[in-house]
Amino acid sequence: MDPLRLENQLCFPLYAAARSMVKLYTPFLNEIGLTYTQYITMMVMWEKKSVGVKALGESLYLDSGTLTPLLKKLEQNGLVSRHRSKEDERNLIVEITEKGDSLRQRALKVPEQMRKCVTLSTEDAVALYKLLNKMLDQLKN
Amino acid sequence: MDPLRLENQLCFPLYAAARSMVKLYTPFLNEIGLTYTQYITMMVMWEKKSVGVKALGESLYLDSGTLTPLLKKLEQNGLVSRHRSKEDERNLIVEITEKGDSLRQRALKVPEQMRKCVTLSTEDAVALYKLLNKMLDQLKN
DNA sequence: TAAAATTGAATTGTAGGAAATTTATTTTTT
DNA sequence: AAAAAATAAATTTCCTACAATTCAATTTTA
Repeated sequence: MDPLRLENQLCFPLYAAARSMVKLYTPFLNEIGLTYTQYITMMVMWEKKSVGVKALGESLYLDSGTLTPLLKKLEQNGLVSRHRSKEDERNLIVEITEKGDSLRQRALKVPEQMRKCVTLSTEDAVALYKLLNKMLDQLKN
Repeated sequence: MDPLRLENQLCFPLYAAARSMVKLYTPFLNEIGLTYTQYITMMVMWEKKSVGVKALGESLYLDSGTLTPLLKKLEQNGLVSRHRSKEDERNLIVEITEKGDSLRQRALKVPEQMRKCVTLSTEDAVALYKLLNKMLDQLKN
């Protein structure tokens, strides 16, 4: 059992599957003009409507180095607006726009199209979901 | 069951866990002067000793756009050498160097240190490994 | 209250990754 | 054999990610 063989790693299929998954999303997301990271950001926006960059980062496990340019791009595209909090000027508040909200309808097709591609059984999908979250819990510090 | 809620996605914990895993590797890999992608590349090199860029890309699910600069960096650091195949000048052959080979001993500490951080049970780890590979099989086209 | 510490976002620098195009080489077709 | 097609790596462009630093605003402390 060679500990440095690619086949003996848990990390490698995790890394490779994550990239393949994003790649599979890409053509569907292109149709609504989003990248994968923008898509999961919009998921939070569709739910919360208004959120600070810090809280957004905690939801997505991303920091301002990734989010700042991404949110500027979403703002350019008219999907969100950005402004400083009145109470504490350090906090930048991201708010969804009318246009961002209306994109949700078209985005509903994305998980639908993805389901057709990933044909894991429900049991497998649930098991995988639980194991990934268990692992994430251990790793996330 | 909102299909656009972050919590209802299988993709998100996959994406987040993969990034957290790489982040956890980083300090251990820093000690031997490798990034995560360089590390999995060296795993193939330690095993194969000599391999074409195309075959390397198929092993790692990476293309020349990612591998070319990465291999140049490994070459700069003296871990591999690169030269065109005599039989077919289109193929670039990557060969491990003495220095690259000797790095393997120090690299053995990495999976050892990682095991201490990821405390999934053996059953969970095996189940996760199998499910990820099953998913990867479906996605990899 | 003035100075020091903390906080939050932005910035900088480095390294992926992916898609699309380019360049060089080889193979296949006429 | 010359032209066309195919192949492999490199390059280009764009978008993440992360670490480390900077900058501004707010709290805490002396």
